[in-house]
Amino acid sequence: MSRPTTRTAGEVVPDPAPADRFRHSELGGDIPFLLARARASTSGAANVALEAVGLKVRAFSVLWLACEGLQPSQRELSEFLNLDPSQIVALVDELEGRGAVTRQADPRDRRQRIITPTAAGRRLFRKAHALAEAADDRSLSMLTADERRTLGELLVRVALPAPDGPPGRLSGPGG
Amino acid sequence: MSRPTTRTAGEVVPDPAPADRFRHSELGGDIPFLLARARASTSGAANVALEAVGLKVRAFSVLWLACEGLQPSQRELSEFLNLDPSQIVALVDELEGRGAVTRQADPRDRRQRIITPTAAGRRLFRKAHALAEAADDRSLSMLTADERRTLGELLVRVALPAPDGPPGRLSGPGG
DNA sequence: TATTGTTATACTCTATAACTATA
DNA sequence: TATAGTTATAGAGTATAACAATA
Repeated sequence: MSRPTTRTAGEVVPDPAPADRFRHSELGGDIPFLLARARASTSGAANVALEAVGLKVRAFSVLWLACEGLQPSQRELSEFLNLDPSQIVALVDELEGRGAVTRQADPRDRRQRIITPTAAGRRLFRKAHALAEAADDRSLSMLTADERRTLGELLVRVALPAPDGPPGRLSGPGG
Repeated sequence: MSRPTTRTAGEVVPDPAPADRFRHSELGGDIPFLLARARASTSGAANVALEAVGLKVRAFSVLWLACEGLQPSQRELSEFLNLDPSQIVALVDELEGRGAVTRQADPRDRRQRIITPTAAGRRLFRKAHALAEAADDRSLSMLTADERRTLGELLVRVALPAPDGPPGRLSGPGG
């Protein structure tokens, strides 16, 4: 076979060059479809890169937010990372088990657990971040720096709509 | 709670307005992260819209490609939709069971099964396509038509790289 | 010998519900 | 009464391996 599909731990890294007749199909211009493929290839590549430090993108994202000094609670992580609260529990358990983060009761509301990185967690994050960044550069190598910035700006508007913008009809009574 | 999270059949439609301190985090500018969130919200909204015709985005995509007259084989569907061949079997079984498509052995290579829509399948697709398009319009309502076009063009480059572009280092020896 | 589709199976990811402790 | 986190469990999604038919 001329174009092998590389299989990884948990995810398929898609064949990079589908047949032309499909590339130019109408579906091939559909934004949700393109988002799904782009997500699969970028997250897949990042997962492969992060294997070197025993992380996957989900745990890495939790560690990332903890390392930004935002003192996130698990509930906040759940909302921002779009993961169920019970998944956050498992992810934090994993990171805590590795000595990368600790849970600390928020003094102002002791129900909330603030996730704080340890020194080892910060070192792990720096290493993981470098690996992920290199993987991103490869995944997005077909874009110029300007195009990549534009893509980021447009995606932010779609993925993280402003709190007070137009009513943002993503969820609601029709939901 | 002031901002309820709407839960749907199979997927969470994310809270549209995360706290500002997270929106402006470094993670909040990471393209794979944004792709993951954008995919979740657009596919989630499309899934909700397609419930009205008893489809989900994956089966809908198979039907879409079949209805474009491309005579896709299951192998081709698998590659383009980035789904395992065994998943395509299940999806085609479902559509065939509903009378929306048929499998026909390719006369030139009888191992391959070409997926062809029935008349009912075409009617189903038209209805589903209208529903999905309306959902997309809502999901992307924060972009102008120009911005949406730009987003599509950039995503195509990332998600469907040209067969003969730069070596496209998505898979390879470093995999 | 290799490939397409198929089946069976296992694994990962995600969602649901019930519980606790705090508020 | 309501919310954060936890646990157990179930369900959807995805991957792996073995097989039949065809090349």
